[in-house]
Amino acid sequence: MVKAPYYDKNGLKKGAWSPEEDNKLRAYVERYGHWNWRQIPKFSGLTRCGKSCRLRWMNYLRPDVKRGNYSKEEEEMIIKLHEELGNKWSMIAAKLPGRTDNEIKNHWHTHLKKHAKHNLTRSKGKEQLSDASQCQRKSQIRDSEVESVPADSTPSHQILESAPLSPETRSSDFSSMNSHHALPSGAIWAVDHNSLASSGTFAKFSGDFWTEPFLADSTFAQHNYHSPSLEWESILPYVSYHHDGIDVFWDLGL
DNA sequence: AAAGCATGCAACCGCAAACGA
DNA sequence: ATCGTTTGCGGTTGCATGCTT
Repeated sequence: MVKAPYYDKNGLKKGAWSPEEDNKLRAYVERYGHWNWRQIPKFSGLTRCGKSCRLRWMNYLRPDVKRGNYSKEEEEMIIKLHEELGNKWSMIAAKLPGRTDNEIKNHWHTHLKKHAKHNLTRSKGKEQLSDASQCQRKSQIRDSEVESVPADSTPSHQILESAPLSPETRSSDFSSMNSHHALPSGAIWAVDHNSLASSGTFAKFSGDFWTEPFLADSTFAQHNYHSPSLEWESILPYVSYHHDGIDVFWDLGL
């Protein structure tokens, strides 16, 4: 199903992601946000390129990603939007909460394109039993099998993955936090402790995680997470100050 | 039962837009 | 205005799985 893992000439890992890599990336982004995808592999202990990390997070690890079968409504929406927008998958995805552009694109090519094509030939006149329609019937049989599953029958693991972060507090919103607070020039990012505290997002972390080494997180230790001995201070060469419930960080360029 | 084929989907690649210095 | 860096997008690929012959 997925590409076998391998290392390219630069020593960067490619191909399928392991659960350990997922954990590392999820742990890092959930705690610190994706302030710079290029740097994230370095700080999170991954031997992946930033682009690969971003893709993995966006399409798979993000807590608000809805996985599983598409509802009739969603499929109709995709077909309708594709008629209007063409292959603007990101725009289509924006209208379908929880669905990623990649997923929609895949779904279009594997299911809906045939349906759309089929509808087109039907509208032209007599239905002909083409290879395409036979193909479609096969997929319809399959689809009807999966559609018998309730639309909201989210796999339990998804619920667990989604639980730690509410949509309002998901890590991608760290960037929006920045824009909500006027930062002094030179400040590269800021975190609102008040929001974090009220969200309960990080309640599971013991103590004050801003003073704890990221990778020594007990949450992941209990999953046999192997912790490289990196300290918070050593992985982020920034100076910070705390003001009005907000931590502001400066890059010291160390 | 086994070989070949078709399908679905995660991940990669290249390009362009956005942004900051 | 220009250049370098980062991010986002869309097309494509590769492979595991299921199906057919």
